Amino acid sequence: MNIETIPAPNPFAETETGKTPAHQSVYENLRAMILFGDLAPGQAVTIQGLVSELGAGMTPVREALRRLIAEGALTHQGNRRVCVPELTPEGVDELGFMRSALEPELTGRAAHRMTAQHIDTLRAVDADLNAAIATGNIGGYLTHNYRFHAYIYASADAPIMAATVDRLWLRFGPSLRVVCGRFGTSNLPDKHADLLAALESGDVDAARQAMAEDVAQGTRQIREALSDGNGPVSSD
Amino acid sequence: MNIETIPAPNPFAETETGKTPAHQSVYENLRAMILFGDLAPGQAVTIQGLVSELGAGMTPVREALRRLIAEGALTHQGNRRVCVPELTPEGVDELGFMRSALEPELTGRAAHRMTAQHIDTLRAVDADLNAAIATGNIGGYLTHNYRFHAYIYASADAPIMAATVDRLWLRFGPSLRVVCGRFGTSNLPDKHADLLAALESGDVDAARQAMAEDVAQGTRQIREALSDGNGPVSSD
DNA sequence: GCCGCCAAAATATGATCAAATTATCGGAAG
DNA sequence: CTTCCGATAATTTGATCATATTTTGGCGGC
Repeated sequence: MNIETIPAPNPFAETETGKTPAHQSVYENLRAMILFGDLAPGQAVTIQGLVSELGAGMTPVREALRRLIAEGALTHQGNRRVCVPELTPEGVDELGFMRSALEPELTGRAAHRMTAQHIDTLRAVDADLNAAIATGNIGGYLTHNYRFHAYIYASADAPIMAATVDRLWLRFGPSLRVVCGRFGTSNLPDKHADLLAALESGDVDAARQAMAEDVAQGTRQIREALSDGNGPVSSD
Repeated sequence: MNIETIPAPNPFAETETGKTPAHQSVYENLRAMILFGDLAPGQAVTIQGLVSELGAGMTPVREALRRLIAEGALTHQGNRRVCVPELTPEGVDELGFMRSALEPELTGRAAHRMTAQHIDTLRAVDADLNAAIATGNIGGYLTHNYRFHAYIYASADAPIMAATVDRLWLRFGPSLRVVCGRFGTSNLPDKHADLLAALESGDVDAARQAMAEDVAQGTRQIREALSDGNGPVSSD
């Protein structure tokens, strides 16, 4: 799962020894598992379970958990239980509103700055994405779809907004997996072609518009999947 | 004012669910210090310094730091240094955009739900705020201004959005203190009267508008204070 | 069915190791 | 002789771990 191609500010890649702290790798591991649906909504997460599963010490695991809880990727379920949050219809609403407000803006800013080379990279990511869709590879779809968006937002030169949006994706992730598991990869939202065309022709407003539609489609899909099932998505 | 829980043998409430873990109180402490400007932008924060200063253990301090870093209230400045982030003009721009996008929406949602009693509480907070402004009490201004906004957002029944906005305030906080220290409390933004009136009359759109203006004023004030000084606000 | 014990899990502590910044000292150049 | 620069040592700080302590939830006895 190499998503390190995203040109994001990495404050931990300073030491030339190439060693990342244990808490950092635990965090990245867990984060990817949540973001790409390896952990189902509602699933409980225990410290000691992770200690034995990841072979890490207790303190790093604690810190990674604390961080993910702060980001909303995990929730403190009352007593001392930690679990992946289940997305309610109201939650989808909030996330959808915020995504619609922020992601087109980030896209517009990115459109101003992206060079032809950047767009080529993005097109490659989109090719991976389409391949995953064609083969029904859900994990690949989630990964590459995230990479596609993350790459754009990282190009917007707006780190605070990008980090904020990233956290919203962390909340969508687990449910996206469930939705895909229910409906397959057949009619997934894909305004990416429009978006790429707009970026290439330098049409900032069209890029914004395409992203807005992509976000709206994705939000609608999750909302429908939720109202289709019984209440909040569950791991069944 | 808080009565400490005396570690005495209590046969009835041996499992008092109201006690806060050490990492939690450390977190709240630090958070308040950042939010209300007790820590200046750029100021370094060390784990061991906090351990000795707050009298807490190392692990709770670590977890609180990790949490605050995840929330953007602190930043990992390169190698192993943690400090309060300095707000750049670009940062103000991002924060201003997001606040303008989210806070009016939260206000609108709150306006639908607030009862007369809620509005009374809010009015009391605003009175405290005005008193602080009148006496030039900067700490009081920051505290009550935050309380005013936080109360509204907590009433909006949109926890994810409220948490997101809260993080934006965490980033504004340290610089607000600096701005006030520079300009005093003379002409601070105050669309609160308009806002209260709109809430009372049930005019949702007017409430949104008032909040939008309040946010815009606050953002502009910080932006001007930054461009007035030399570059990012610094403590030294 | 209720109360109290037990085990498991989380919280918290302090020690220990590693890394980095800082301080100091020595040498070379002006 | 003074000053500046670089290298090395020392101190400070962060990361990790093993372990003690507390709490929770379950289980068995009454």
